[in-house]
Amino acid sequence: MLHLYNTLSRSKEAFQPLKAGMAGLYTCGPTVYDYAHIGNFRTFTFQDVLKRYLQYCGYAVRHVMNITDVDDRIIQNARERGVGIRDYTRHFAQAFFEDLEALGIQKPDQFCYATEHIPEMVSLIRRLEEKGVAYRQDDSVYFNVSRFPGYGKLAHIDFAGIKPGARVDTDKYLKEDARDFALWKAPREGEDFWETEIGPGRPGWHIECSAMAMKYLGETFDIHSGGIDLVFPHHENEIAQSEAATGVPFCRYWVHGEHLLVNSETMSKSKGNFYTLRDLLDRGFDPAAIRYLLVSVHYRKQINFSFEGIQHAAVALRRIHDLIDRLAAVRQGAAGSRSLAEEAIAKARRGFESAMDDDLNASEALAAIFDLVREANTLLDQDQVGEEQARDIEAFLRRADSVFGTFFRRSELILDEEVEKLISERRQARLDRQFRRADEIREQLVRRGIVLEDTRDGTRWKRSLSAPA
RNA sequence: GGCGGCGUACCCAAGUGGUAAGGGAGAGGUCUGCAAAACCUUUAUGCAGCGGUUCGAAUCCGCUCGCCGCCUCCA
Repeated sequence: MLHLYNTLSRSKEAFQPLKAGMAGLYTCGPTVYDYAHIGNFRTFTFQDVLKRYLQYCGYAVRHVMNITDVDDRIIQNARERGVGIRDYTRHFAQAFFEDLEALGIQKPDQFCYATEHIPEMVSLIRRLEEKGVAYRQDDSVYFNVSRFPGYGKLAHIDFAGIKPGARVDTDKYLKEDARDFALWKAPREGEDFWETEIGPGRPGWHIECSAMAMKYLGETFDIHSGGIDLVFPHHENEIAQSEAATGVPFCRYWVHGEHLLVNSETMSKSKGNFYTLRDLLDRGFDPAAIRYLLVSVHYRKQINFSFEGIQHAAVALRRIHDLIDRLAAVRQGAAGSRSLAEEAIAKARRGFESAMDDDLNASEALAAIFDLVREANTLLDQDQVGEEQARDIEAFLRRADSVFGTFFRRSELILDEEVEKLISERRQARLDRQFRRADEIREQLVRRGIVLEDTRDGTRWKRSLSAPA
């Protein structure tokens, strides 16, 4: 049974959905003010694995992801470039979708844009006003934190001990209490705004997630996920405004992913260690290897990102790819040992599932996969893998890969005519025992990124893992 | 300053009370025309350091050192 570490309780809990067999999942998506960076994708990739493992466990998952397409940075950047918010965000949203695709991240069932849910947010804010937990100041609306007793329960912050005014409040808006946060911001000079029943303005950051999560998943839903930095204040504020309005628990399991670091530092533009997925693909890195790297480390542990790390991931992945190729090469009708293969598969399945059940321990799950790789290779060496066994092993790997999404993602290498000619020329050279010529051709192909392997059943070729620049 | 996390071999990385997974790299071997791939053997009496609890500690407790995060609309 799946256990998840719940930030709310700071402990691993058995996952018990509200409705048997169903899982409602809300993940905080990007703010589309720029290209998302690889650290952002670490989080989105982990959420993808969470979702896929829920599906693996048989849950019908309803996954909702927001796209924040209005906030201060967007307004500012769009203004600087002299384009409308909509035109500005459309470009980055599109880029985000392309990056998701490249990393093999499944699309959510529902993308929701903040700007398309203004009425839902307005109605939620009105509910809060009616309950007397929101107040107006200079045409903006704020949430009154002092009226919500549980404030701090997610972040585990005890506000009783914090002196008011101790922190510098950089928000340009006026609030009664430093902890209070904007639900609705009054329009400022020259900014886009919405004309609504609560007056003109634009939504605060937190309100969109509350409004959209409740619209699509209900007032109480199963899992809410995001990067660890969102615990406070974003998610804490979501809880406050949602529960103050409804009186029922907002979300039952809060699952947060750790950050990705570069040279032990958090990624930032000013430090120059800021990589987008595009940067990495331009450098020639394989998106499947990038995904493998992101997935192979436990989600609650920081990853220290490096190019070398991607290379290591690519090599590890190749070991799995090589087995898949060997299995595919097993001759039709070949006989093997059913019991040995079944035993190896069953052991791997147990290892995989118990690791993933334990708060998505992907490293341990991969260890079970690699144990199977070794055992399957041994059986192949011993001619114990027949057609049926090869199919069974591959089927298990596919099943596991329905979670990892990387074993079977390979870019196809198409041989051109010249390369094919060289390979067949080398075959003849070897038959003629012209080994010098054969080695020459092999060298020539390596320079073109193709590696040859001579096996009992003929020569296999594959793409070489040359280090990208 | 408050709160939280991390530190495991040459590199990456599991393991949270029962005697150190897994992937690379290195060394030796089997197979091969030679390679590659694959397989076998091998590489941490040791888990940042020092104490403590325990029959037993990488795991629990205390202190120290180093790194990271949150406490500001940053995944």
